[in-house]
Amino acid sequence: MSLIKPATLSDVALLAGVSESAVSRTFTPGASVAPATRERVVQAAAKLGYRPNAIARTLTTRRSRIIGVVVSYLQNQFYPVVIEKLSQTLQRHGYHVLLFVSDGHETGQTVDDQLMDVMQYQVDGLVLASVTLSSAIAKGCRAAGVPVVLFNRTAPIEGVHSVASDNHAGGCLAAQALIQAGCRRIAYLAGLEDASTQIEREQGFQQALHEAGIEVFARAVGHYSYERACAATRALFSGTTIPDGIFAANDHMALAVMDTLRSELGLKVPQNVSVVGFDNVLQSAWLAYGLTTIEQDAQAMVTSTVEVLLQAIESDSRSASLEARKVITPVRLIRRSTVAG
Amino acid sequence: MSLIKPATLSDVALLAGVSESAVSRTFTPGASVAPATRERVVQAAAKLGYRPNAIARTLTTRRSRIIGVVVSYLQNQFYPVVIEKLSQTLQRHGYHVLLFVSDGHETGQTVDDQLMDVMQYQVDGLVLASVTLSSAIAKGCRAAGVPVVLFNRTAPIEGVHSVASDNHAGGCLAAQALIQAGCRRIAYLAGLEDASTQIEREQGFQQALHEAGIEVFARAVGHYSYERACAATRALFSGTTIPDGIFAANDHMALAVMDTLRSELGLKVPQNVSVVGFDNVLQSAWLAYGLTTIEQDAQAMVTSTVEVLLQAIESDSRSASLEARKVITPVRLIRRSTVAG
DNA sequence: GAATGAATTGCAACCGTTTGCAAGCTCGTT
DNA sequence: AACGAGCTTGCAAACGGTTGCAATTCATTC
Repeated sequence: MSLIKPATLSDVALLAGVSESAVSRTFTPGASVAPATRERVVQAAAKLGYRPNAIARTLTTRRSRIIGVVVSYLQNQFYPVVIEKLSQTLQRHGYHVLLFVSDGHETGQTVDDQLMDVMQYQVDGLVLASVTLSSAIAKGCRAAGVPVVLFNRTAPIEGVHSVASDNHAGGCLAAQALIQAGCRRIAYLAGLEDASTQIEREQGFQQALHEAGIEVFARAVGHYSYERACAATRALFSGTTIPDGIFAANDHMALAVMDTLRSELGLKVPQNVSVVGFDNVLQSAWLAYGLTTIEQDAQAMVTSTVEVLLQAIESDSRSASLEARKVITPVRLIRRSTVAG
Repeated sequence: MSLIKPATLSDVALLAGVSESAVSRTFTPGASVAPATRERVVQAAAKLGYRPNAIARTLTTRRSRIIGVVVSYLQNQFYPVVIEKLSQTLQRHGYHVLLFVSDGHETGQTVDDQLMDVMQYQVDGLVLASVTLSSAIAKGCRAAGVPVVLFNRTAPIEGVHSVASDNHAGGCLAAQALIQAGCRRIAYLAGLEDASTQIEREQGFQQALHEAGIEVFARAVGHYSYERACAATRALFSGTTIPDGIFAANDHMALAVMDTLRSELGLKVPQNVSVVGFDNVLQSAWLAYGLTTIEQDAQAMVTSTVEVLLQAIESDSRSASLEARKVITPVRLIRRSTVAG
């Protein structure tokens, strides 16, 4: 079959008997076109099946309406859901998502390299979910006028926005829930040591315990991974006196904890051990788990992200680059059935 | 702070004291440039931090190196993993992913509308995962010379490639596993009725049962959703004689079945009921489940998808649009602990 | 030392849009 | 009838690259 070259602006102009400008203006909301002209253009466009070429448009307007989204760690259900919401919300504002899954190491490329890659596509903005960026790159983006927002992560880099939930408060809530349930030998299962989520959650947790006059009974690191969380759980529960409560830095690990406790160690949740997670991923609500957890409001986070992004895009077209915003969304405790009492 | 306009081709040319062509050729592998010239260009480019503008390049070459990926149903862990692999594999070939999450209804836009949207970005190809497309759109893509490959789905549309696993064989394997375990009252939990995966898996399943002289004991529909699968399970097990084996059309539902069986109905797996799923998602291997299932080789499917895509892109630049390819990847039974025996 | 040919280079057109500017038009006003 | 205001319209120059073609360079060969 023949390859039909898609109709262009000038094809339409020719058929409608007007200039290319007229056609262009017809498809530009708010431009000045006489109703009669517009009508003829629309007719011609319809007949030719004309669709504006977004690439060509980008070249002149310097606005691609593309947002680069970099993400890793898709095993954690939290992120697929975020991507879904992000994509939909952006779409609703006429933007599209150029996705980068940075598995970190596999390709040999660092996140920085990948980012430079994305930048070549003239993205209007960048969302980095669960990915740290070097401040060198951040500076590069800033210089190029591309707003960056860190999602579910913070970093003290000048000019980059961030949206995260109140991890500190969440840590406190978790501690309180366990204390209130009567737990006294409380363990903490850490995520990736240098992740801001990990650090903040642990701080909040420690602080609340401390205020209650309790010290952390044991601590292990699960790197936000299922397998490593299982291993960490085994370690935590290998002694003669075992914890009676545990807070995992996210649900993904909390589920691993529960699985290990029940399937391998023959312990009951919450009769023998209480468990609290963080995120409130879909699975936490599944019948097998019923995990008590700290909810991050993914929708609110996404909404804020998009808002920050769009505002930044708007504003630096007027070259008034404003202060970096740092949005913190509230969290709340979702009580299910993994905490005693 | 000042917005620095990124360096362009002509900036580099100026600094290096050569023509724009020379610069362009320096960045085009295989073009003819004298080593000395290349050297000077590279130096100049480095000094200016020059990066070719992918958008401008697309305009002239008519190749965006962007692949549109449309997906829905991210709750099912199978798809996030696929997206991850797809993105990485394409990246390795110098392509990028423009992602569309079609939640179906939320935005009011149909998949068709969204697709037309993507097309404006001059994507070089389209991957539709778990999404059906109208043959009207398919024709449009074909006319525009944009290859389309259906992922994990087939459809009898002319010119549309597809990559799926051997669902029929998988259905047979599932049946055989249950029969061999001694099950005689075997139920089937269907997915979305009109999905090709659902239809083929059921056919294979039915056929194998039939050949063994067994009829399906009961059938319910779970729409590939956790909640609806739970409800369906309740229905299936509400009678006085209950199934002793069940095949769910995917793991996502199989997990729901197990949860309902154990947490709500007080039944043991596999002592009271054997369960088989389909996909082999990560969670199936979790300690809480240990689900026996039919594995779809996601990596193989992705590899094939990319291969088909790239070949199609290559070939229709020579306007020799070849026959639509239909790749079927093998499946295999993963024995864990949810089937008796 | 001139002819040959390969390798390198620059010119200029083009890809499909947008947009500032100036010209043309229509009308109401004086 | 002349004038100006306000719309509408087309021209032409961008936007940042690529590429066919012709011109140039330069080493080789006879």
